[in-house]
Amino acid sequence: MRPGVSPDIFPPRGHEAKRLSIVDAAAGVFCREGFAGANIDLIAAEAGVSRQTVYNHHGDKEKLFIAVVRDLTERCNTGIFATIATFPDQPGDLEADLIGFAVRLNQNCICNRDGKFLRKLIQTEGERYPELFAEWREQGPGRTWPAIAARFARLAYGGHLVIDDPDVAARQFLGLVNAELQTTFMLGGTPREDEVVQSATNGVRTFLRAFGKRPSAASAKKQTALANA
Amino acid sequence: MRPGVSPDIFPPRGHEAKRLSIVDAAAGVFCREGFAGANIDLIAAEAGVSRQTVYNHHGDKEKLFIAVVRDLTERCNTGIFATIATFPDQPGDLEADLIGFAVRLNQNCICNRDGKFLRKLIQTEGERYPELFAEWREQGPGRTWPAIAARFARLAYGGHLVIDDPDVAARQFLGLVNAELQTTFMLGGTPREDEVVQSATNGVRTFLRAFGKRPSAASAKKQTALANA
DNA sequence: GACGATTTGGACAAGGCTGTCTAAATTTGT
DNA sequence: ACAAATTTAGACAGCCTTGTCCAAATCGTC
Repeated sequence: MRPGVSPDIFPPRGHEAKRLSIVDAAAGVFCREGFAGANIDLIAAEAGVSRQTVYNHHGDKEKLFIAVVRDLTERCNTGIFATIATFPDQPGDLEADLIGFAVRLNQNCICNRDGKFLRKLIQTEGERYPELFAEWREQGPGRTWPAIAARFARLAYGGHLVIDDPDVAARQFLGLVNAELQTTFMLGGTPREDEVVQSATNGVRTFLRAFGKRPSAASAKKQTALANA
Repeated sequence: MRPGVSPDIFPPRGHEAKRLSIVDAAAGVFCREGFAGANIDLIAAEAGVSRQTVYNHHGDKEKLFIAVVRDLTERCNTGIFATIATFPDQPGDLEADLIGFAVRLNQNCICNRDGKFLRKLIQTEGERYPELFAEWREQGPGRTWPAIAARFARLAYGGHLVIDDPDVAARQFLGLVNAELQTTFMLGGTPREDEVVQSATNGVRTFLRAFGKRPSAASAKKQTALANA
């Protein structure tokens, strides 16, 4: 009550901890059961909290759902940007470096709990909350894709790759390294690590066959011709 | 009752027509609302049928859902195989032919009503009906992917492509030509035709850069064509 | 036109869920 | 240890949904 004492974050710590555990439990239940099928009692039970506490924190089911998506988007985004920071700028072995990057991206951002949940919620309820998922689109793909594209552009500028349109190359890179995981993703499964590595390896090899500097030292003029194109 | 009179298909025609319209309406509602949120009254209304008729035909909600998935799987599969039959075996302009194939595959099998619905139901309810979607997996990707791979193997055997593993190449082909449509698919949208063509064009160009015959000083006309690409 | 099968609309019970309210128990900061 | 805030358990009303039942209307065929 006294002025000047913890002006904003008044409810100390157990409060926020409970909020977190509620959002976490809700994410799991919304994913498993869908918005309509999600049961507040079940969410409360999985969060280790009474139902009333859920309502105290989040008001109603819809507000809780929105909080879940916001939280997941934010956490996934920070993960993705942290991983993009590990993109190989000064490649030693470009193939190995790109495979490593692709594997990190998958394991840290796409196949982990938050990534799986966010993807499923977008697919399942995306049409029901257009403005919420438009926000995700701006904050997610709208910012991460150009960031990855910029990294590829830099590799091309450094002479390590031959790229016409970096945006297209970035999207195709993601399509290639995930090409073998599509069915698993569709059914909501989590690919094993060796499957991720396999898909990334095949994808990067093809990517480099298309965009890598031609190793055919036979004719140097062909290289320059392709580089100009 | 007399022997030899319409032994199997006894219920004449309006019956089957109603069954169809119920399954169609149910597909739409299940997709929009999810299994839990789907309302039998709404399905009946959209089918132009009374609720009791829905129960007469399909017993209960779960059986109706299973019938929907079976129907969609079957229809999508026939569409996919029909499209695979148009794969270019004797390519004139390989790039144009592959782009055309990719666009047909998208428009006839992936972006059409059945394809969109089936994809969404798999993503949304796949985990709830493991054996049902295992069946889909065998009948769908399990049969169509090898069929496409065989077509690529044939092109490689004919000297039109340089492919190490046709299965990998087929999956990467699909990943590439759909690379630019991922976000739209995620949110349940339908890409415009020009977006499909654009993604297919970019994807096929990259695919051919990776798997196309190297313009190894063989024919000058091919070289210039690729240089322009 | 007549007959049997199908469809219809409406009523109905049983059950589940959301969101609110209360009073008691518990935690938190000082 | 105290006081305020938070959490809890339980009850509750209101609403919606599924699946069943039944009598009347309709359809399709002979």
